Amino acid sequence: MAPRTKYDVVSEIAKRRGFYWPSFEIYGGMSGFVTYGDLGTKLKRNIEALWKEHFVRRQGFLEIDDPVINPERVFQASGHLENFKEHSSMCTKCGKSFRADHLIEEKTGMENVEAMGGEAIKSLMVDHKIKCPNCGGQLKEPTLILTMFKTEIGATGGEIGYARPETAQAMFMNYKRAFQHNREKLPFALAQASKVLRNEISPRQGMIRLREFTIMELELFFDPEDPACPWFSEVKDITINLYTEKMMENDIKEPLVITISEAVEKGLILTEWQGYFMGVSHQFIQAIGVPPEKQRYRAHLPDERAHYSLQTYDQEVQLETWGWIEMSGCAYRTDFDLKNHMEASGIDMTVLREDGTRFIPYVVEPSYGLDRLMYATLENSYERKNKRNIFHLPRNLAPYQVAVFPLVSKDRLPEKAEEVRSMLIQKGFWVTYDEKGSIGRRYARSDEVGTPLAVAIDYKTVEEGILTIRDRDSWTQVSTTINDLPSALEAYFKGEKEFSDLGAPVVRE
RNA sequence: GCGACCGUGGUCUAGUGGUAAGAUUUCUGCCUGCCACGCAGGGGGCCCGGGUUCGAUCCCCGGCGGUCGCACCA
Repeated sequence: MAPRTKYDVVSEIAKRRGFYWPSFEIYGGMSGFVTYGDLGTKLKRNIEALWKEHFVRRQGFLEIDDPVINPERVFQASGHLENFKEHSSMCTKCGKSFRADHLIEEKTGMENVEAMGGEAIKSLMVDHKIKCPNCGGQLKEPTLILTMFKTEIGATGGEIGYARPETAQAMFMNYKRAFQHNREKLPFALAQASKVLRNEISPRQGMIRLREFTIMELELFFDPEDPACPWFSEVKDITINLYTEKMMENDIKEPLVITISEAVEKGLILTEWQGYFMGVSHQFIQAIGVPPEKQRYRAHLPDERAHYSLQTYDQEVQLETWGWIEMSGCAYRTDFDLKNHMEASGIDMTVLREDGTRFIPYVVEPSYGLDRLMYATLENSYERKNKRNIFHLPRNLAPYQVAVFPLVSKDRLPEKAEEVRSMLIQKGFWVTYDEKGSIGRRYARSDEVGTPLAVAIDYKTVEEGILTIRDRDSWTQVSTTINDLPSALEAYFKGEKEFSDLGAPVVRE
C-alpha cells in the first residue's frame, strides 16, 4: 500500500471531523465535486472574508454577484466558445489521446494551428500522415471537447446557455453600470466571490481541481495613460520569489528574489497595478498561514497564457504532497474584454478624458481559487504532536473561536459552564461546548478542529468567578475572571492582545 | 478518456468460497480536581449490477468511485 501522504492525513481528519468530503457519497460519488461540512463552511467563509479585507474593504472597491448561467452570446463575445475547447485525438492502438493541434505543430513547425478550426485540423492530420507519438499507431479523427457545462435556458429549450468557467465576464458586462455607481471615476475595481463550473475531462488531486468551485476575483479598471497605483508605496518593499517569462524559457531553477518596486521598474512586471496586487497577495497568502519561502510567482509562457492575457503571473504555494500549486493568477487583460463586449453588444464602454479623448479602460485581474486556498490553509497549519492532530489555524480563520469545558461533569460545573457559554454567544463569539470525557480529551478534540482557545470552568469559577483560558498552540493556561473574559477575547481576536496578555499565568504541578 | 493498482462499521486497518476481526469513534451508566484516564454495557460494515457456484465480501464480467502514470487543466 502506498504511504499515506499529508493530503491523505488532512483529508481523513477533514472527513471525520466535518471540514469536507466527496459529494454524492450515497449515490456512489462523482469526482470533481466536494461538500463542505460545518467546519469547512465556516473556514471557507472566514478565508473569503479575509480576502475581502485585503482586496475590497481596504481600497473601497465595489462588489457584485452575477448569475452562474449565461446565454451563449456572452461566451461568443468573450472568446470562450472559441478558446475553451480543444481538438483531441485518441490512438486506436494504445488508447492515449493527444491534442491534435499540438501534434500538427510538432510535425510541421506551423504555429497557432488551433485557430484554424476543426475542418482544417482534420485534413492536416491526414495530409501529414500524423501517427501516435507514443506507439506509432493510427489516430482517430479529432473530436472537439468543450470544457464548459452546456444547458438550455427555458423549458422549451429556446436558447443555449453555459455555466460560466470564470467570473470575470460578469464584471465586464456590468462594468458600465458599476462605473456610474462609482461616479465615473477611474481607477476602480469590481470584485466577486462566487461559484464557477468547468467540465474538467479528468479531475484529480481532490480539492485542487474541482468541476464546481469558488473563485474570488476582481477586475481593476484604469486609464492606460494614467497607470499609477495610488497604494503602490504600501507594497513596494515587499520581497517576492519571481520566475519571469525569460527565466522560464531558459529553464532557470532559482527564483529571482526581488522587491515589487524593483520588478516593476525593470519591466519584469508590466504595470504598477499588477505589482500592487502581487504584493497584497503575498500578504494575504501569508495571513492564511503560508510563509514567504513557500510562495513564489511564476510567469505564464505565451502558449500557456489565456487568450485574453498579455502577461500572467501565477502565485504558487508549495504543498507537501504535490509540490508547487497555483493559488492565484494575476493577469494583465488590457482592453481585450471590454473591447469585445463593446463590439458584440454595440454598447459604448469608452471613458472621456478631460482633454476630450476617449479610451477603453485597461484591466488587471487577480483571481483566487478559494477551495485550494482552504486546503493550503489546513495543510500549512497541520501539526502532529504527541500523537495528536492540531490545526494551528490563524485565529481569524478558525471555524470556532472558543470552546467551553466544565472541568468535570458534576458539582454544578456544567451549569456554570453553560452560563459562560450563553454569555459568550450573546457577545457574538463562535462557541462550542463539551462536557463528555476527560478534560484532556476535550482539549485534544478542540485542537483537532483548530479552535484557538478553550475556557475551563472549575471549582474556583463557581466559588470566585475565576476561570482559565487554554492556548491551542502552546498548551499553556492563563486565568482571568468571568467578567473580564469577553473583553479579553475580543482583544485577542482583533489581534490587539496575545494569549499571554489575557490573564495571569497558571502553573500546574 | 486509456493503462496499472485499489474499494470491508463514522474513521483507520486485518481477513475469508460457508455473511467478518481489531483499534478508534459514537451512545448509556459509573468514574473523572487540567492534556486523547479507567471500568462495564450497547450500536454500527464487505461500492453497485450480472455471472460461475449448493453457497460470493472473496473468483469472472460490466458499472461507479479512488490513487498513480499518459493526456487535459483556457
